[in-house]
Amino acid sequence: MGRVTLKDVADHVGVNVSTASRALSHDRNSLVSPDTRRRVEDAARELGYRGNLQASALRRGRTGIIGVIVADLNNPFIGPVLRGVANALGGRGLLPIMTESRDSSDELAQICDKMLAQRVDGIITTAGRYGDRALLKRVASEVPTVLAVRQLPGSGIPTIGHDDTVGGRLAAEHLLSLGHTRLAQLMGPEDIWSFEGRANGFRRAVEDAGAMCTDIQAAVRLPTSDAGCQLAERLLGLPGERPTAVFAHNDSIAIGAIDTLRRAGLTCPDDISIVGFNDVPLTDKILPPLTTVRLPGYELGRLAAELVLTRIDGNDGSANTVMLTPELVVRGSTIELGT
Amino acid sequence: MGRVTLKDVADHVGVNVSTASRALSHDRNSLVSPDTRRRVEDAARELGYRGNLQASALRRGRTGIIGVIVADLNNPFIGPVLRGVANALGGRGLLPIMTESRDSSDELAQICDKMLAQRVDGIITTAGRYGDRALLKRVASEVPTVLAVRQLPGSGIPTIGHDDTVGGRLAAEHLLSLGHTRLAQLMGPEDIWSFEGRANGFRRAVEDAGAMCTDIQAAVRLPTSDAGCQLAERLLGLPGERPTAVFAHNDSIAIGAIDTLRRAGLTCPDDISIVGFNDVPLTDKILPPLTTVRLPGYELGRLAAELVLTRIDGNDGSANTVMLTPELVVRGSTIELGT
DNA sequence: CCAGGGCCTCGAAACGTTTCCGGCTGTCCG
DNA sequence: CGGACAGCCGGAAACGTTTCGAGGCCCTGG
Repeated sequence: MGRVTLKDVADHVGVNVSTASRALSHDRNSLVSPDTRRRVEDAARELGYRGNLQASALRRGRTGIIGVIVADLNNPFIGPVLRGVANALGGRGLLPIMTESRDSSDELAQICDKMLAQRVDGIITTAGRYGDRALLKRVASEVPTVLAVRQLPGSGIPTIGHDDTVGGRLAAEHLLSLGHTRLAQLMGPEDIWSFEGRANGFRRAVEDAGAMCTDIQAAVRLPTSDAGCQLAERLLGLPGERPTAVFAHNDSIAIGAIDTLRRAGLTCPDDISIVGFNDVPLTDKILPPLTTVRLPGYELGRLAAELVLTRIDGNDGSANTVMLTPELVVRGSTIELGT
Repeated sequence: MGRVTLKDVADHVGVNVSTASRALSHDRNSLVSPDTRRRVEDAARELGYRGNLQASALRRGRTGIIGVIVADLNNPFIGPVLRGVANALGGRGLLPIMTESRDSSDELAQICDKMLAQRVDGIITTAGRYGDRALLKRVASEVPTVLAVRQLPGSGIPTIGHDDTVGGRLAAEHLLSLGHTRLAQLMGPEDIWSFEGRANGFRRAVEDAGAMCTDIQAAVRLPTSDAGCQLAERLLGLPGERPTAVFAHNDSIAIGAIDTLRRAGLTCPDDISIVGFNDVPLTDKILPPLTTVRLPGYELGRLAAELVLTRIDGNDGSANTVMLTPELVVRGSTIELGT
């Protein structure tokens, strides 16, 4: 087993354990003579010494572990975000502890407890509903915390976000420019800033242009393709003339909606134009290729990791909140009205 | 900060720290009188005591952390697997540390080092290429390790896998039963058991039936949709009559291939039938809905977590290797020849 | 020749738990 | 009435590091 301890290598060299500790430390090894340092390093390699980070953490008060909480691991958008986090942390020698809250407040609370007990150095969470604000504020008061992807306005917690209002507006302007005047949006779950922002940006832009905006909701917890199916059903059941263009609050919803609409005999984009959100992998490869609002997932994750690191280092002065701007990607799922 | 320590609550109750420890421990609290136990619990709650798992780990030699290594976080198949792992661990109070090796042996080695230094209680890895066998065997000798998804034949490491040979055969039999006689397979990266198994199962079944099987390879590291595009290009460049049916080694490859074939004027399934592998989310919603070989990702993850837990508990006697059987899901991307 | 510094090293005290060991109280039985 | 025994608790030693204070040595300058 990895039983070889620092004392073993110190004894092997004939030196005190404190000296061995300094010799192997990357920042304090100038306090030791080059000769002993080399001898200690050799002995460590020879004996197969592996520092015990638990003991080190106990003494130094730093574990080198960052807690990462995501709402739903099935959401394809989360992959790039996690990669960004993991790679940024790995570059600094830290490791992420990762769990999924399934967007449940109870689970979130339990996870936070466990992570605090593990004495993580910081927490990155993408799982913040409005109802979790108090919990997350409490957590943030105990350990450096940053919100990623989802914002929690008024919480005062540092955030790496993106401008959902602009995103919604981009979608609206695109559809309006194609001549659509009866529009609808397939809404994501409530109590989450991302979807509220998208909804507001979209509705406002549509109404400012004098067009019609119908909000379609369904009682779903997670914004998955199944939710998209349900929302599309409701769209089909709408009284009056059917909207000719739809803004889905994310790509999964869009894909689910396109599918049920197709089953009902409506083809996208000929009968109905659809814009998604996120630009997750594979959306460009499907039929029709999805017009969507792109979010830099990897970058979001990377920046969140870097922000939590600077908070840990105590640089409170640096920017607390970064807002990335979304970008419209036009593909085949939207088409000019009447063509 | 979470500065309140066990000594604080012990002092608050007027009891020794060892007694407080016993009172709060879930298995040893029978050694303390019900009265003091309740008083300690109250004090702990009142003071907001949070056990320091670092210190506990140091003393007990168990950290409660399991290392999880995945090859590629972008692979949509990995989401369900991670969910299975996380949920199974969470039920037992453990937490997963998660990182991505990007299928690089160097990164894998570094990650293993870091995890061993963190003294994880066990490791679950889906990132085993043939070239990593020696490394993983060394790791497995230091800490309970299980392979998930990807097997490493001859390594002797406990494994939760699935029968890729059968999976390949299922794909072949399906296509053969539709009357196809010129078949091809779009191969995943080399040096990985999953893809080799699929390839062998497919080729063997095809050739046993007297049909033609063309293996198409490309120099790609990861089995992504981009790889699917490249492989489809090669398929198009093939001399002689074009295959009428294709087995893609996973769904991403299939989707990439369908897309490039479409750009080249070939539609699936009319001109060419395609079978995928994994049945990742959304494959049933796209056009055409993908015929694929389903793998129980969540179950794989869950079983892997449970296996590593029994190994940690020292039950060497239990089954070392579990092999789940894949299942063919027929959808719209395959069609009878000549219709 | 001596005082004063650098340099290097050592010893010991932490960090917050868990666990072993032993001692105290009270009860029950011979 | 005395001893055994169970139940409960306190003291202290670990777990493996890091860090603080102090001391030994050698070299230099006055």
